[in-house]
Amino acid sequence: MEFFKVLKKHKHSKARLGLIKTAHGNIHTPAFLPVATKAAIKSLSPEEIKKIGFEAILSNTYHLYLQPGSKIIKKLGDLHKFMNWPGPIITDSGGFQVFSLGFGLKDKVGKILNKNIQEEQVGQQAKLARIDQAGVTFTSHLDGSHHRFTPESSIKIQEDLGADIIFVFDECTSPLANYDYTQKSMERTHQWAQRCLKAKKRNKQALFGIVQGGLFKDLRQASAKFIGDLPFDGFGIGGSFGKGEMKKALDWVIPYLPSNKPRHLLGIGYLDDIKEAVKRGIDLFDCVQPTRLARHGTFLTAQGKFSILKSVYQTDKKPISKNCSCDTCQNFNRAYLHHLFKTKEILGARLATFHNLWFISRFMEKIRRDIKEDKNIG
RNA sequence: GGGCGGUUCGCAUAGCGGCAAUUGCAUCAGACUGUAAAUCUGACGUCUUCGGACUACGGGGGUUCGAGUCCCUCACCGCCCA
Repeated sequence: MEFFKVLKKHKHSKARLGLIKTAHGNIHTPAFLPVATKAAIKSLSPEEIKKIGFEAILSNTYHLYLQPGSKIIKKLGDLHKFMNWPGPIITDSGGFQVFSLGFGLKDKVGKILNKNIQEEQVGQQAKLARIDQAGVTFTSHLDGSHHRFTPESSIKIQEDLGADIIFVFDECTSPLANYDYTQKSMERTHQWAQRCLKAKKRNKQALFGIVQGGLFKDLRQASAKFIGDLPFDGFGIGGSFGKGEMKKALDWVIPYLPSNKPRHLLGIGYLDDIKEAVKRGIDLFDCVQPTRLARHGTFLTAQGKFSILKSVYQTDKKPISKNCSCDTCQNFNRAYLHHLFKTKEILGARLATFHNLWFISRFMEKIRRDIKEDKNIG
């Protein structure tokens, strides 16, 4: 069984229509995976996720290792059985937490540098992730206990969880990192990638390597070449790209990645970014954005995003989007959704999450159709 | 009629001689990209050349260098006793 197949190449860009085959089902690419960090797409059931049109989801090694524990999930079968999601699952390795609980927390930055935040990097809080050559020591955000992650242990946990696609343990490099640190971090991630390949025992799972290299062209290219030459089943592109510089980074990296293997742009998210990435040959995406925005009262629409919390919607009888066929837009108006968010009723978060995921699912569908029909993407 | 208690920036609260004055809610604005996020940040008397200026804790009067804070008095609102 061939793991990945390019079904069609787009005439006007490097986009491709693909098919990933896993033991738990197929993924038609380009695809967006909603994020179920702790074995749940926040507020929605697996049935609803399926109904929205998603074939696969992404879950997280670090969080599940801490709670309930990967051993417990293994004892209960695997992650699919545990959360009753029968379709394909990808697990992230904990590599993002190396950043988000480390430099990200200390410097109060996300993986994409917000231009407003650069000046105020004071960060009084203690780091919850300490990196050394051999691995990372985490301080649990839940109870302060210490936990050691290594490439080998991350792979072992991911094997216990039993996802269809797993990632190498890497360091998601901070956007504030300078050249020297980014290079050091990248080289360490490369060593870890080789250790992950060695550590992997199960054959049923596909293992993806991760390209780093930050905002630096030569590093990005070196990383893509190094990781691209290793016998991975697919590739993640991780780390920071800088605001508005993602396209450049993809242009540097993708020529070095084997075209017969899938490429996952880790943690990206925004609609424009997705379009541009697809055009450059990205097959897989995952992002918290649609679900998090939803919980914060922000709805995605073809006309842009807006917050339902604003008082102008208090008596607005229109649906979120008149062109949207999702259950939320078919059954509820803005006034009611405004009320649900004002009163903090959890139904609001549910309905918003359903809508935002529906929206992005239709968005990906359209992209696949555009590739198929050789229309311009976006 | 008598005895207490209260009246603070939309609402609710703190404040017991140095105060443009606490906290919560509400309001407004912003953020969110491999989820420490149903979260977080900021504004919230008026004006400002951003140094400050002015007006403010029910009304009036007083004590004091200085009063939301102490005293007197009036008004209104509670509770209790007749």
